[in-house]
Amino acid sequence: MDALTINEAAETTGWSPRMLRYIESIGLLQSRRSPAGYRLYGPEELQRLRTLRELLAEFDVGLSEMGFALRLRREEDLASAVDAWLEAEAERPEDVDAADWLRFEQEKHQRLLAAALS
Amino acid sequence: MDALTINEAAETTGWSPRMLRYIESIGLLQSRRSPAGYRLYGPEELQRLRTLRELLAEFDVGLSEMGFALRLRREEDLASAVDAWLEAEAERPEDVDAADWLRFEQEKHQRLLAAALS
DNA sequence: AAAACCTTGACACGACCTCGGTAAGGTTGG
DNA sequence: CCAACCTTACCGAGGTCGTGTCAAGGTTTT
Repeated sequence: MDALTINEAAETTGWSPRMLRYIESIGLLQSRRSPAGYRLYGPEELQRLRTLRELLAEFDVGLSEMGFALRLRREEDLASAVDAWLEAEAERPEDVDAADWLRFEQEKHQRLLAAALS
Repeated sequence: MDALTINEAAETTGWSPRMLRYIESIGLLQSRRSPAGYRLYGPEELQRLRTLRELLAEFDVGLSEMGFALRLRREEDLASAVDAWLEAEAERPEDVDAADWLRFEQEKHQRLLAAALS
C-alpha cells in the first residue's frame, strides 16, 4: 500500500508526529484515514509536508501565519476587507514629511552629540 | 492645523496611545512627524485607524495577522510561495476517503455505545 | 519657568500559542 | 496474545501578543 502511518511520515518529512497532528488541527493539511482511523500519508502529502517545512524556514513564517493565509483564501470578505485596508496605505503623503523627519533626525543627532561633548 | 497629536488621536479612534505606537512599530500605519518628532495624525490616518478597529473586531483578526497580510503584499516571493503551497490543497482526494471516514465514525459510535451499555 | 504635553526604552503581566510528553485505550501483525 | 503501533485528551514549559505603566528626558503653552 502506497501510504505511510504517522510515525513513518514524521520520519521522512522531518516533522514530529505531534506536529503532523497539530498541522492537521489548524486545517493546513489533513491526511486520509484508514478504516480504523489511522492517519495515512500518501506521496502527495509527504511532498507537501516537506515543502511546507522549507517554506516556513526560508521565509521565517509560522504555522499560524500559514493558517491565516489559508483563512484569507477561504473567506472572501475577509480577504477583500484586509486588502482594502492595506490598499489605502499606497497613498503616501508628500515628501515634505520625509524632509521634516530627516531634519529632525539630524537635529537630534546634533543635540546628542552636543550633550555627549559637554 | 489639520492634525492631532497622539493623545487626541487616541481619544477619537478608540485606541490607546500605547497601541498607536505599537501599530506603528509593526509597520501597519505610521503617521507623519512634527519637526520635533511628535506624531501627527491627519483625518486620513484617523479614519484608517477606526476602520482598522472595526476590521479586527468584525473578523476576529489580530494586529500580527494584519502585519502578515502586509508582509504578503510587500514580499512578492513569499506571497507566491504561500499561494503555490495552498494551491495544492485544491486537489481533493476522491470521495472514497470520505466514505471510509464516515464508516469509521459510525463504527466508533457503535463501539462507544456498546461500551456505554455494557 | 512650571504645567502639560511628547519622545523612546524598559519592565510586567495575563492570555494565548507552540510543542513535547504522557495516559488510557483501540488496532495490527507475527 | 503480546509488542508495537495508532487514537484522542490532557498537562506543562516556554514563547509571543497586546497592553499598561513608569522613567528620563525634550517640547509647547501659558
